[in-house]
Amino acid sequence: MKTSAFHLATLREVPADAEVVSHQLMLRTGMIRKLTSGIYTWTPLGLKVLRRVEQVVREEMDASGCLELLMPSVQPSELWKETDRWDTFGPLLLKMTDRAGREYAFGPTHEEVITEFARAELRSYKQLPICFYQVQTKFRDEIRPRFGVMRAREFLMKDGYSFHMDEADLDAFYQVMYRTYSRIFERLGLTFKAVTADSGNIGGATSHEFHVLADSGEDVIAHVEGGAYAANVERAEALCDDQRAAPSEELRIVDTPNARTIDDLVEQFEVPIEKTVKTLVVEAAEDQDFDLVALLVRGDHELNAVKAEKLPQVASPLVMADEAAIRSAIGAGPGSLGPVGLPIPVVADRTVAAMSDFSAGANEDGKHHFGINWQRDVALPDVADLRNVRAGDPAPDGSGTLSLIRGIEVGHIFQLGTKYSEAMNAVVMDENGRGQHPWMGCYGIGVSRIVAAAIEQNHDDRGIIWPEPLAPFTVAILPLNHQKSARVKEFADALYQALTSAGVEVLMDDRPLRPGVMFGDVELLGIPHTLVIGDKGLDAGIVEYRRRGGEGGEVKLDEVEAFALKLAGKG
RNA sequence: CGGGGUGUAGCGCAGCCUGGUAGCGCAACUGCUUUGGGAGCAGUAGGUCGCAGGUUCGAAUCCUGCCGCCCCGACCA
Repeated sequence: MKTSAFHLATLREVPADAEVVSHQLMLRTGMIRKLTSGIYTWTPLGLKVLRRVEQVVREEMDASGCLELLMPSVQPSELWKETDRWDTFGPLLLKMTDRAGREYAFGPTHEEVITEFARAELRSYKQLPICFYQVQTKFRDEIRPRFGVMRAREFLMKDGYSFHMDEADLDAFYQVMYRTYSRIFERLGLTFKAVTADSGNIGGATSHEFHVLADSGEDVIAHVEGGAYAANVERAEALCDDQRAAPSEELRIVDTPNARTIDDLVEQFEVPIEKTVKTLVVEAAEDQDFDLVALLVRGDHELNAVKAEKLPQVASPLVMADEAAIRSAIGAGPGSLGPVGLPIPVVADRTVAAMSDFSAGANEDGKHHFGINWQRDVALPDVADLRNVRAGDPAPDGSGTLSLIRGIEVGHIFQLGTKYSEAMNAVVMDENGRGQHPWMGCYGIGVSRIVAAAIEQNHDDRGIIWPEPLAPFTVAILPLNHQKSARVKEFADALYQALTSAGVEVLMDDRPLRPGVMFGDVELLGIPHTLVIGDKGLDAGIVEYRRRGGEGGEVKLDEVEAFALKLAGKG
């Protein structure tokens, strides 16, 4: 491709509404243009990268025996009502109405459609196992789209769905998909990590997320370096020592008029923070016969909302109680709460349950208890894992200590079980002629998000540094001053012809621009290999080679073609 | 949805407070010069000042309403 025939639309200035570097670079390179909030056009340049991701995904899915199909993005409400998700999926579901008043959703995911397809197509155990996938535009009406294509409302996703006669077969195939996903991210040249995950509202039990590691990632992953354990902090656990020391202090009540927070308490009364307990009051689930629940975590620990929401007593989504509600139920403000004499149900974090001689609010404004001990002073309440793990905590499998890293979720695989096949009554005949609900797995990859994630992981202050498998062009040819120098033009044209006809993706900058502009654009675009052709080099019998993000060199004129073919893997 | 901000040329911004009919940089177009790190000179083109009302002799500027977009919180590939 010659730049004169391409739509190259690079920007020197950073658009004001781009926060993260991938969004900035995608706009500056001209890969995407925003149409409206969370909705983007992929330009010819951006589409080249997107297609590269798709290509790798397709090849690996196909290699694992999956079959590509294409389902509609517009889906009738009836299907969603069968699984109840028409009402429960929430505001992310974009609903619309046709001229006859029929309701539809623009598909945010395709469990309903694939299950409808399966119940019509799959009759016999002989057809199973089978896995269908598609690469398709999804729409989720995100409450707050941001970071460009990273959290867009409209996005491109690969979603796959497998069907099995029993759980063991699903589990075996799930392992195949796990390996397939690992291969995909390896081939894309990305540094990634697979972690055990929360399955969210898709449903199902076992689930793993695949994260591209980047400091700007929205997710936090707890893992053991070099070890086996890795989990999203949403569900990561730490090993908990449940041995409780015997009481050694008397329970006493102390005036603490100026201590409204744990930090105040620690500072003013010289108690170790590990000997304090925070009492957080949240709203109870609707089906409970009480309104509020108190959750206890150690003073230096943080409540994990995902874990808390899973408690049957607690409302989901988690809502912190407001001060007025707390006062009317307990008679004290949020800064003075504690387990002793608390008139509402209590759930303690495992760590808290193992504490002794600790301090907490006395449920009376301006007073705290010190020297609290379970059983002696107050009955041990329900116990659960409620806190976020921290760096340095022991891993639950005993394989070492946890460290925290940030990642961008680009893939998620689930074992759905029979949730959808039962809800929609998909049935296949087993060997005995009996109808069975097939076991399902579901496997997603955020294709468009991967493009942004790859940039987050691979850039410098000059622009993108594409992993070679993702690069829109493999080789750039910069014929300096070609508009004046016939021999530069001639040499460059010949090289361009040779590489192009060998199937190399070449971008030749044939614009009559100054060298600085050409260099700047090639670096911004992140093209892995650049060949600089100029009069100076031709005089010296060489072409300059530059490797984006690496070491360059000089190549003799008569070796340039072979050199470039080798770089592009066509040698 | 709650809180905050913002809307002026393709992009980045000034002008608004204190009303007088719109400007700067980059990008674009033409010509000449320049040519190994984002050139110089000369010229050209481009704006319903988000939309609708209102106040006023006169509104980008003041008032009211609406809309878009961005940021902070809950969701997710």
